[in-house]
Amino acid sequence: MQPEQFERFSDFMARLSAHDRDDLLHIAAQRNAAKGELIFQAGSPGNNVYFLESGRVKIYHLSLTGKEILLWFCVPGEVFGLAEACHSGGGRQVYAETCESSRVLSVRQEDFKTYLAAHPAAALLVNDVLACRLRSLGNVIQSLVASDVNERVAQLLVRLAANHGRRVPNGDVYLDIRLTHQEMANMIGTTRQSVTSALNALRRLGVLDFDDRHRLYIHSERLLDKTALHGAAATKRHTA
Amino acid sequence: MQPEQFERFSDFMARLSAHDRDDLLHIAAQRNAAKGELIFQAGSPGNNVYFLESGRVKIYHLSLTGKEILLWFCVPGEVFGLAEACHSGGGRQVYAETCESSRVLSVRQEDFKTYLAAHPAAALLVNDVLACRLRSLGNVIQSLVASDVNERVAQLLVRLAANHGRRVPNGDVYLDIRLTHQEMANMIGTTRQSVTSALNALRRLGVLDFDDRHRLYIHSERLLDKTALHGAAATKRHTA
DNA sequence: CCATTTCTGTCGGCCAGCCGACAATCAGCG
DNA sequence: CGCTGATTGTCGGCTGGCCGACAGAAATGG
Repeated sequence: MQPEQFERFSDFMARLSAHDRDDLLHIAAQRNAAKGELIFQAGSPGNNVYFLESGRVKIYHLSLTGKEILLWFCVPGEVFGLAEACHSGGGRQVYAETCESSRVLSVRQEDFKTYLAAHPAAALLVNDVLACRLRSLGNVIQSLVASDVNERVAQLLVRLAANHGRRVPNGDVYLDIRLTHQEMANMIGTTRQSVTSALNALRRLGVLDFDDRHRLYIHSERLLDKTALHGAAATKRHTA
Repeated sequence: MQPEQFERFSDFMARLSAHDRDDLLHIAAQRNAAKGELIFQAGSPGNNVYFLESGRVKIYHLSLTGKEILLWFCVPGEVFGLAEACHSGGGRQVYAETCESSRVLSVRQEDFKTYLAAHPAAALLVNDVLACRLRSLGNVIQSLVASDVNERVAQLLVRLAANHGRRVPNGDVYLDIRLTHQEMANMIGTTRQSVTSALNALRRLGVLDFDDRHRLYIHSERLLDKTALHGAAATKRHTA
C-alpha cells in the first residue's frame, strides 16, 4: 500500500467544477484568523460551513477532564464544520482551532443546503468527503481498539504520510506537518512519553528518521510493511 | 439529556418523501438473508448500497488479529454500505453481517448516484445520515480515548438506549436489542470480563437492572447523570 | 541577545485491566 | 428431555502503559 493510495481527505474546492466553485464563492464570507483562534467550539450552534483557503486548522473533541482529542487537521482547500451543518439537530460537538494564521471562507447552513440542492455534483462531492472521513474514523477506532501503543504510532504515521506526506528525492516521505509528541498522543489516545519512546524505537529500527528540528522522514516501504510493524512492537524495548 | 434527544441514526426510508421513495424502490433489488449471512465483506468492491427492510445487521471491522470491532447495528429503514459506495476509491473496509434472518434492498452504486443527482432532497438526507454517523464515531473515539472501562460501558448503554431503547410503562428504558457481553466489549474496546463486572457494578448502583434473560432495563435519568457515571467508576469494586 | 516557555528524552513506581482458568447457568436442538 | 455449545460470573496473577519527576534542548519573543 503506497501512501498515495491511502484514503485521502478530499480537496473539496479543487474537485468542484469551475462553475460550481464560482457559485459557492458567491455566497461565502471571508475571514482571517490568527494562530490559535477558535473558528467554532463545542456547544455553539453549527450554522456555518467553512472552507480553508490558507493555513492549518485542527479539529478536536474536548473530554470532560479537559483532554484534547485530535480528530484531524484541515489543509487548504478542505471543508470543515460539515457534519454539524449537514445534520439538522444539535450544535457543534468539536472545536476548530487554527494552528497558524489562516484564511477561511464561511457559508451559512441554509445557504449551503440551498446551494447543494441546486448543485447535485457538489452534493455528491460532500457525500464523498463525509464518506471518506467516516472510513478514516473507522480506521482510527480499529487502531485504538486492536493495537498497542507502538502499532498505533506506526499507523498514525501512515495516515499522516497519506494526508501530509511529500516524497523527497531519495525516496523517503517527508511529513509536511509540524506536530508535537503531545499532539500525536492526543490523536491515538496515549501519552506524550509513550509517543517519544515509540518514535525512537522506530528510528532505531531504521523505519524513519528525524533531523535536528524533529522533522520526520519515513522510509515508506518498511513502515507500510505490516510485518515490520509487528517487529517494531515485538522488539520494542529489548533493543539495546 | 434524554435518550430521545441523543443523536439517532436516521431512519432513511421513513424520511424520504413518498415520491422519492417510490423512485428508489424502482431501482432496488430485493434479497433475503439468513441469520449470520454476510451481505458484504472487507476487500470486496463496494458497488452497492443497501437498505434494511427487516431484521438486524451488524457492521464491523476485523483487525489483523481477527478481533471483531463492532461499529454499529442497523435497524429496519436504515441504509448501510453507504460510505464505500459514496467514496469512489477503494473497496469495502468493513463487514456487514445479519444478526437474524433479514430482508435487504440493494441498489447499484452508479444507479444510486444517478438517483441522488436527480433527487436533491435524498442527497441532502444522505448527507444528514453520514454526518450523523460521523459525529457518532467521533463520540466513540472520545469515549475510547478519555474514559475508563466503567464509563465506556455506561456511555455505550446511553448510545444503545438512544438507538434501540423503548420506554416501558414504569419509566425505564428497555433495550430492544440482544447483545452478548462479548459484543459490547467489541464495541468499546475491552474484554468480556470487564463488561460483565461493569454491568454488575451499575446494577448494584441501581442505575439499571436485567431480568432472568439478561434483558436490560435502564433507569435513564440516573444513567444519564454524569455525576452518577463518575460515581460508578469510583465506587467500582469497593461496593460490597 | 538573553529569558522564558515549550518540547523532547528517560526513569521508576504503580495500577487498570487483560488474560487464563474454571464453575454455573442458559439456549438451542436432535 | 437430556446433550452440547454458548454465555455469564468470578478470581488472581501479570504487565503495558500511565503518571510524576526531572534534565537538557530547542523554540519563542522581547
